[in-house]
Amino acid sequence: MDAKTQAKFEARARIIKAMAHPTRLFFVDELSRGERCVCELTDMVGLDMSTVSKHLAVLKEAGIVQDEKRGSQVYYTLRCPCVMNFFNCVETIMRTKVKSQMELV
Amino acid sequence: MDAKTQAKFEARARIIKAMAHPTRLFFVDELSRGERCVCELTDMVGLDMSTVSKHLAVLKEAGIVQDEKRGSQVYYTLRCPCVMNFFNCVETIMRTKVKSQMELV
DNA sequence: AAATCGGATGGCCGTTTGGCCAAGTTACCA
DNA sequence: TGGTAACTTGGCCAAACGGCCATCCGATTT
Repeated sequence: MDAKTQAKFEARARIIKAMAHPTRLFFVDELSRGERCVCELTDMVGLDMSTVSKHLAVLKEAGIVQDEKRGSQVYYTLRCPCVMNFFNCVETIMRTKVKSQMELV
Repeated sequence: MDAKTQAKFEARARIIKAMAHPTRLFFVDELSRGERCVCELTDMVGLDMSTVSKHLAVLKEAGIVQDEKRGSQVYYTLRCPCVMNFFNCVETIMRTKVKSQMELV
């Protein structure tokens, strides 16, 4: 594998990696229904706000969300709704796996 | 967030996490063009075979690939071609990001 | 001006990840 | 039957991750 190919897959992996966490996945799902500020998301997941802020920074770094400061709050929005396609695919994989496990019984 | 919702996102994250690595992403891409045995994949990436084997185990655990032993070789195949949809979406995110970065110049 | 609220950042710390090496297993070949 | 090729597994170790706390910053309130 040449350096160029490797760089390509590293770039892809960075984006996928940004979603590879239950909390961040929840945020993406939640943001697909509209903008949310940090304190709203913090209330939903029950983690420390600093932790939530860092998770959002990861999603932002990856280009998945964007933020907008209004007053003293920061609102996050999905930058690319196509992200939701991930879920469809993931669900398919999950169902396929369950199905083949059932066949073994 | 109740326990059930959390479990749902953890299950999704496990699958996405399995793809959140450049080498494993390369394998998925490669397997989308047909079955490959471990030694073929090992040659392509230039890592230790034990490392490759572990990466494949991660993909298998997640239900993304399946293996079949034939003779002394083990062949891996994609279990769910829809995985390739990930790439389309990832590319879109990358392009969107680059585009908005260019607007800043 | 002081206190408070919403967020971001730095530090700490236990856990996970990803690489290699070494060793074990199974199939094929001489 | 002994040897080698193809994998897998366990161990080890440095690096990355994900949580909390403490702290800092900027906007709002009092």
